[in-house]
Amino acid sequence: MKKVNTLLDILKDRGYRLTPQRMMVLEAIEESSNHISAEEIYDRAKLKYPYLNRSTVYRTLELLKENGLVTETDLGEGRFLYHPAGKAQHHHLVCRNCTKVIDIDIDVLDKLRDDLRSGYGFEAELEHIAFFGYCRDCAEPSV
Amino acid sequence: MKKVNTLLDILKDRGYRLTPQRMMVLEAIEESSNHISAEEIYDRAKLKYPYLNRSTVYRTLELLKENGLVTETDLGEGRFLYHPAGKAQHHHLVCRNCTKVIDIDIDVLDKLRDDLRSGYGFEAELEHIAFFGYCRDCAEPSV
DNA sequence: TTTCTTGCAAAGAGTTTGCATTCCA
DNA sequence: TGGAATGCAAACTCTTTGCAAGAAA
Repeated sequence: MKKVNTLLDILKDRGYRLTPQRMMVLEAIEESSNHISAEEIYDRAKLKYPYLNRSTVYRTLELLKENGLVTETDLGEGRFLYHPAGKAQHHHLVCRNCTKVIDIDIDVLDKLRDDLRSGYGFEAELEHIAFFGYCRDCAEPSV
Repeated sequence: MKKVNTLLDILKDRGYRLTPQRMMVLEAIEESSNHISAEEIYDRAKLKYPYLNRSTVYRTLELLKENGLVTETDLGEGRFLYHPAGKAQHHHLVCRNCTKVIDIDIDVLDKLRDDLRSGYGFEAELEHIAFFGYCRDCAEPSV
């Protein structure tokens, strides 16, 4: 029993058909260590199941989103990234100069989360956040 | 003397030519009450100066960004929004359900900025951040 | 004049859609 | 079998780019 089955079962329970395409898309998302783009999902899934079309990937992602099985994130890359809903998260600091990516703990944003909740009644999705700026080595913004 | 002149003067001082197109784009951004998309800038500017092409708008926006005169923001709409740099800073809370945008004070992120600086030596650009989540009225993610 | 800017049109990237065909339940 | 899902191709949105023509300084 692969853990992928749980998500598939949810879909099945809700009356959706379990096609090979959907399985492959789900597996690709599950197996990705972090977030993954639609194109990457397409590439990965196609390796295992070549009879797969991009539009099917997008339609499947739409379905998974609607059912709360994957989260869609916009990190300002000009495309969306996807990951299984509920997977453990961390955040990123992206250096505008050397493009280095620093992973930071999720609890750095706890205070912020609390402030937004108490101050604005806003339940923030602080998952997969990327902050841009300049790392220690590039402290002087070289414009 | 319209206040737009100050930005124009900055461009002029830096050796850029003051074309009607650039003036109209700047005016459109200045006159917009909040954030404005490239398409809206194009529409507005074109009303006053019909000899204007989309690519000129994009090229002008690129120029203004490089010179720190406008800020580009990604509110997850699938396009960028622009507003004059230096205008009262704030951040955004974007509701995933009703798409409402709540403006929040910049000092909400002061703590975070300090933590990133002391903990990671990272100088974060917390200029125009958008956080996604669910507002008070949509607190229950309606799947 | 001379170099910067623009317009045009085409090309991109990412995503969506209409419709006929396929295939899961 | 019948309706849901897919493949295909085309369209769509937003943005970028090459190149020749135009216009600031």
